Amino acid sequence: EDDEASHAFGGRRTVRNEIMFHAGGLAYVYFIYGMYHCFNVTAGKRGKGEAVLIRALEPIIGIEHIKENRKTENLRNLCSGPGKLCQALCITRKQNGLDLVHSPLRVLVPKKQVQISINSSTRIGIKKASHLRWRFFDANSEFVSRHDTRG
DNA sequence: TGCCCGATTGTCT
DNA sequence: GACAATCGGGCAT
Repeated sequence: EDDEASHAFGGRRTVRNEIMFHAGGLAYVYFIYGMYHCFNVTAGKRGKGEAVLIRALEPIIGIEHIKENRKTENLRNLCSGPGKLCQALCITRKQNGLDLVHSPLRVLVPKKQVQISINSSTRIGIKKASHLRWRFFDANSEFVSRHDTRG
């Protein structure tokens, strides 16, 4: 609610962003540019509008299905963007509000601990609050989304 | 009811 | 690096 670039900025509650005000751990999916979807994970406590956009994924399993959905064979181009990963996993507004712990669409914690170095940069595709370095990514991954020219 | 623009992407120059 | 594609939400009228 404190982020000017957020749909929930100022605590503005609407039909679309309703899920952002629910408890953390839910899917918030919205339609953008008339042809893509963006997948977010709600993160705040109930009553506070908060969510994090998932910008990229490293495809591990189901790669053949994903290639079919994305109409490309290039591994690096399968899930390296918010619109791309939704296309890859068939995420649409139908999945809006799903519980990411119990539903078929879920976020899993790896059994084995992995050591990664997390970097941050300015965010991509937004005009408001563009100085905030709130884009976080694995510095060594080759599957991150498009880089910001400003670094 | 109308209008502007959006955490994009693929394609063309 | 620029731009079209494409449509619904949010706010102004």
